[in-house]
Amino acid sequence: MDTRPKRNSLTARELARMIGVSQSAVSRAFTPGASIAPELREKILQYAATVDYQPNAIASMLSKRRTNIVGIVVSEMQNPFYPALLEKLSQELQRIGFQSLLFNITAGANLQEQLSALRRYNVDAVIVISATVLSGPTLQRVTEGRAAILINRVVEDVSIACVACDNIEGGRAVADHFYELGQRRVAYVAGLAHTSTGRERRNAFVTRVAELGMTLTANIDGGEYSYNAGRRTALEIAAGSKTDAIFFANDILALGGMDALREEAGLRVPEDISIAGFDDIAMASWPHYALTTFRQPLDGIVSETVRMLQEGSCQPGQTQVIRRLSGSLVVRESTASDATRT
Amino acid sequence: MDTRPKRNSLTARELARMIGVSQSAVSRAFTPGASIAPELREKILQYAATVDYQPNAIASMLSKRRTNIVGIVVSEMQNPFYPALLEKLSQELQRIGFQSLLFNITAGANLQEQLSALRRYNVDAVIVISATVLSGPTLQRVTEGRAAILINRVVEDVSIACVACDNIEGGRAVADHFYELGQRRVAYVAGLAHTSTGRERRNAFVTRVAELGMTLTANIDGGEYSYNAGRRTALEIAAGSKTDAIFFANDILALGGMDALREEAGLRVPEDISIAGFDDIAMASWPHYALTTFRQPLDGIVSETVRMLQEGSCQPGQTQVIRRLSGSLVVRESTASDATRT
DNA sequence: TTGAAAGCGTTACCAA
DNA sequence: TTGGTAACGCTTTCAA
Repeated sequence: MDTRPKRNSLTARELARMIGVSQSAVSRAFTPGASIAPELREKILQYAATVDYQPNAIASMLSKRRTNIVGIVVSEMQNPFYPALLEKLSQELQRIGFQSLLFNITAGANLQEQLSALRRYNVDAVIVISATVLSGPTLQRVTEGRAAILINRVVEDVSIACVACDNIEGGRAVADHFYELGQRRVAYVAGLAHTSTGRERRNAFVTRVAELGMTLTANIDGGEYSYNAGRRTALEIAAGSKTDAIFFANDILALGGMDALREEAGLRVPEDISIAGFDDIAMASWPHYALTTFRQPLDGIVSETVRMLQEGSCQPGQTQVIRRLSGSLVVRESTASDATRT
Repeated sequence: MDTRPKRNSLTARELARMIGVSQSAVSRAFTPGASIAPELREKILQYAATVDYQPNAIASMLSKRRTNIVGIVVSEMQNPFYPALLEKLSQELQRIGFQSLLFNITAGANLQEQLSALRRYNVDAVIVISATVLSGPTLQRVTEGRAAILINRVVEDVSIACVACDNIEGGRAVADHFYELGQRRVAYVAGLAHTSTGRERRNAFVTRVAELGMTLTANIDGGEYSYNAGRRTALEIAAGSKTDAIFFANDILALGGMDALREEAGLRVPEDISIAGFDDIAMASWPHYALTTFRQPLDGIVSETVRMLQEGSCQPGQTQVIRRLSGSLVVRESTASDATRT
């Protein structure tokens, strides 16, 4: 028995028969730039509109061997930075005629199976916005022979196009900012220290701190990019040697750290201690936090990604492109100069 | 000239030739339950694994007239509740072999075009988790003749399956909670008062407040579900007649309200005023907020949605199914009894 | 259980 | 510019 669902929509052939033209003509009418007389196209499109015909995208995909779908590999949806990125990205992709097929991966378990789906669906490109889950070799397998872009993370050993914020610039900017405020005893809190993003931010900060002759009172790893990791590490630092300012590897950490310092350690921010983060998520601008942070150029990241996709510089076989985008330090009230301290 | 990208993967026909079986056999080997000798299947699958063959999902879609793709219509990604929902949903869909194709709609502009893409892609079902953007008629057009589920919102005039939290229960629970704490002068803050969700929460709360003989000191509409709307409305209430407790229509509003009351109105929460929200997003449990809130049964919503999808109770032509899921009041420290007030 | 062959609804070639 | 036709890579019938 044929278990296939009955078709409920018109085909090009049926439409053609109704109008009295060839099926090819219908196809051409819907293909921008196809060689067809304007009047014929108009006639077909008009008729199509009245009977509500739309070309079947699946058939088109099979024939054209293009899907106009990009697979988006995500995993850290708890950090508001990623939903914000995903939203912008999918919107821009839609604008140029692509839809986003979500691959929500979780560590362990059936990761392999989830990724093999990525192959079967024949997406035109893969965009990985999951910073942590995919190991190098896995990333390699996922993206080889396929257009692929890695966002917010840079790998050298896998040949994949990367678009990321200039973390070095960010780390330095925060160190400079602390210095200008007169803070001399500063600390760094990583999220996942082994990620490329984490390493870069830390190295840049630590290096600049040394260059400026400041003292690094702590340099610890929260173990994850979470609010609670921020709390825990902040309290650890507060219990240690006197620290004037803390740079957290991302905003979520910083928010947790701020709350803990204020409410559990009894410190005032910024009077007793300055706090800076990284990303500039929406919550950083909430008055309660007013977090000084290094803003990731979200729009730039998205538009650069889309541009690469269109230009094909992320196609397999191309030499690896690594795009570093400049961010900007957003100074709010969580940092202040020594002078304001009472 | 053929502008089609060259194929880079093996086809079933090629694989069949290599093994010396028919192409149908290959197809059957990959079809669970197909009538094929176990040994033959094993042989084929094994060989396929060595040469890294995977069936082309696009061709399969065309032939089977099923895509195993669900279209997910989203729009409010700023509210953390939605990314959390989207994440769980896409994960569960993946578990049963479906991928999620994102349709990120924004009000106005080319809404029509974005939605027509939804038709062309022939998704097996549409899940709408955008509470606000789609008007009734638009929703109608998007979902007619197609399996569809509306999450977190209930409409009566459009025949579409709905899965939502029991907002009535939630509104009443908060009123009861305030009452038990001894609060008698209470206020309500809506996000978008005209949404089904907003109406239900408000009506239930207001009705219960009247039943219990409490005083409704304010009943205002923030105009949107945002942190700033929460701040603004909270200050408005603080400036009005004495209020013991405020119920905000969702958590984001409540967080903004709490911060404004504490930091701008100089009130203590909960000592001077109790605050409750709705959803139970991750931030509600942050110690700084410790927000009492009515928790949406996220897991239940997702599993019920997936169940409907599998059972087909969301197919067109079915009588409309409306599933109301029970939530639970999570009491934290943003609400307290009068007795604790100093 | 197996293989051959006819679709699925397009696109792109080839003549006209 | 047009129409006819062969792909595209599968699934499912139909005979064997």
